[in-house]
Amino acid sequence: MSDAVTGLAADRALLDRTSTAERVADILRTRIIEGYFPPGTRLSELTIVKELGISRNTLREAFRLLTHERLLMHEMHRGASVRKLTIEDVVDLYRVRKAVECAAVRQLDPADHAGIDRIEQAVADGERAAESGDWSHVGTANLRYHQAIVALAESPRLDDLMRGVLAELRLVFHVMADPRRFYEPYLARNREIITRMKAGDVAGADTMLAEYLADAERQLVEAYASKAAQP
Amino acid sequence: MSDAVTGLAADRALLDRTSTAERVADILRTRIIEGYFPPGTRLSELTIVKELGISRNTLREAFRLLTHERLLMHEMHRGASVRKLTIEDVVDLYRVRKAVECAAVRQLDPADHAGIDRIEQAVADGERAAESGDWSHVGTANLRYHQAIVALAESPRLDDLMRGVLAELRLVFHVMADPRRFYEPYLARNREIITRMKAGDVAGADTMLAEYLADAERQLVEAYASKAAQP
DNA sequence: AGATACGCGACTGTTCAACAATCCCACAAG
DNA sequence: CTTGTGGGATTGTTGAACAGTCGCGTATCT
Repeated sequence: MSDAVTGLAADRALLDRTSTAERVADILRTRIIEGYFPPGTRLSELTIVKELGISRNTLREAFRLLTHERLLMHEMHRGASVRKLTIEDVVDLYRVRKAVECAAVRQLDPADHAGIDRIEQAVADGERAAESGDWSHVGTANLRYHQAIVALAESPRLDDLMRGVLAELRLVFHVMADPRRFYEPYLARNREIITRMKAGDVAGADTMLAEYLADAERQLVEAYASKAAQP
Repeated sequence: MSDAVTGLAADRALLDRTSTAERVADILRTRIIEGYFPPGTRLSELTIVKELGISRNTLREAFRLLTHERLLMHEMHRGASVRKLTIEDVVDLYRVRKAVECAAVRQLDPADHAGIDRIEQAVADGERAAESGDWSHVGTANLRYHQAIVALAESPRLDDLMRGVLAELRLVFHVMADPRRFYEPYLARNREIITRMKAGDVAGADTMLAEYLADAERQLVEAYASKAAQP
């Protein structure tokens, strides 16, 4: 009986159970992303080791995972701390987004209904969340929307890259004091972009997405600059 | 006296000594890239630990670094082995290259003489190496050429991504038995692309580069398929 | 004979404790 | 105000230990 017959190969990821370090990284990642550990916080090895009941080596492994995701910063003999993104980082992140997301849209195959459906589902989810006033949910739906756009390229490496980029951006989004004002205008634009894609207007979707990203970048940079002015 | 005055901040990287794990990773990376450890080779912890005189924990950290770079594959209770790239991997790598390199070219600022110079230098270096028949040198010059193209975007994250992509591709290039036949045709094309860029013909450079990448991909996939036919 | 079950050796996953190296901070001296 | 000089805390690295798992050869059964 081969994998092709049983179709079990896909469930393999559930089988190789994750290592302790990965689970620790999951815990820390959530804390960081949700703002429990604000940027700049130094993560003491001894403290966390005692609280989680794991060994230092395991924790250090988790640190390495998160450092590679650029959520932590690691300095020799100074330990790990939550990354503090600069304005240059924000600009760079949007450069990556423009390159990757637009490339994915530009090579869209109009026959890829599965891919387009995933995007539309994320858009609809965001709209529902907005109606019920759950702006945090709108935020995660928006991330899923952009992840789905990149998924159009069907490239595992670009998917990975995008996952990391969006995780980093979540560090940034905390500076937006009013999530509603930030996210609301993008709901209609998301809807319009997906409409163009379904109509086969790839070039139109491309330009709209590029403008969308430029606007979001400008807004974030402004919020960042005003925050830096009065720390 | 501030950093802005002394300009020493750039040399900081020389100061923070790299950790032992990173140096070990450097050693192994070179061996892997140069083909000393062919794809599929299992790297025994005990053997390497004894030969390099380091501890298992440190080596395992180095393994982790290389696994993140996708040069090693790690399986539970089976250890680390040199990645064996599949045809799907090659296709994916070229998808990434197309997205990133073309994006960098498309947003080229014709006034960025420093960036264009770096590219032209790599092209000239490759041409010189070709004249003296050093085809291995032609290969590394070619990699520097593409790295320089991505550098046009001035994005640290895209630079990083590209570095990893090119390292992976070196695993693949070993299947090309005749490096001359592989690299020679690209010399003229590299020269032509940089000429267009200098002339401000961004769109032309973009299309040429896209065709270049498509051709290289096709050639590699063919070589890969014929190798798989007679292992 | 062929398939299955068992057991052994080798290797990896994880943790712990110890020591060396480095950083941070307070304090003293010029 | 700047420049040494401690000591305490934290990190980097190592070696050893033990449990879990895999690969493979041997034995057993039908």
